[in-house]
Amino acid sequence: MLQQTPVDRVLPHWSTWLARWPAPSALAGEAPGEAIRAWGRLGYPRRALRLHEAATRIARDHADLVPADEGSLRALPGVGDYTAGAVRAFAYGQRALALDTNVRRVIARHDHGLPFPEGAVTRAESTYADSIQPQRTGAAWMAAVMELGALVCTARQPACERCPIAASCRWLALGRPEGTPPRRQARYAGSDRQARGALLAVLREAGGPVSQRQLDAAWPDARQRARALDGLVADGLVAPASRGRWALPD
DNA sequence: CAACCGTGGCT
DNA sequence: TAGCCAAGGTT
Repeated sequence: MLQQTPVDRVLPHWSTWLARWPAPSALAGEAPGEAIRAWGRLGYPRRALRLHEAATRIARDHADLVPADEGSLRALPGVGDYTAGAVRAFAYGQRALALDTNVRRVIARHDHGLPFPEGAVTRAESTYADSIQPQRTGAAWMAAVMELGALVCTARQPACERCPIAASCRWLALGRPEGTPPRRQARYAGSDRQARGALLAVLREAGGPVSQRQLDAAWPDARQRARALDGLVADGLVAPASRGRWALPD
């Protein structure tokens, strides 16, 4: 849930979700469509599908316990470098690297004097971050750096005046240089992503299968609508139902 | 590696 | 207001 989504927006969904599905097997016992529906408007609904699939595999292959080792975690759908590290560190207290956007920003500024991290995470960046993480820290260092990035060394208005490591920060010493931002996000208004969201919202809020006409009403442009629906079906987020209708997957 | 994949709050 | 940005992953 936390992937590319602010913590404050996740928390209520997280509470509701765990109350309903306290164990992986509980989630695995329901249709993936139920996970997509419960996901609501959190965004990136493929995460709901992957979480359902991950829960299914954890229930089946890991005795209903989220694995604690890197390889097993990375083998789960939707679990990449960051999530595997976050689970190892924050759920199991291991010394693991969870190189999220907050941690990357803190290191870019404090260690390299850069206003923000460059595009994608490189091997060199991971290697460096691992090299500065204390050996006998458990998860404490990781938690501290991430919180520092999330609460103090923020992207827009960093609070350097109350930063505990301001004295050694290269970026601050350089006068907080601006620099050109890396990649810009694609425009959302009128995008295929917005079209997909509109279609999926109809399916989510409907009790069962919906007609083509109901989908047609959700997005004006027919070409784009068809492309969005194709994509949703290809992703497994939507499935054809009987009598030419559409539904969330069973 | 770049592009794609949602949504909403904040400036 | 239009753009920025958020505990990323997959292709």
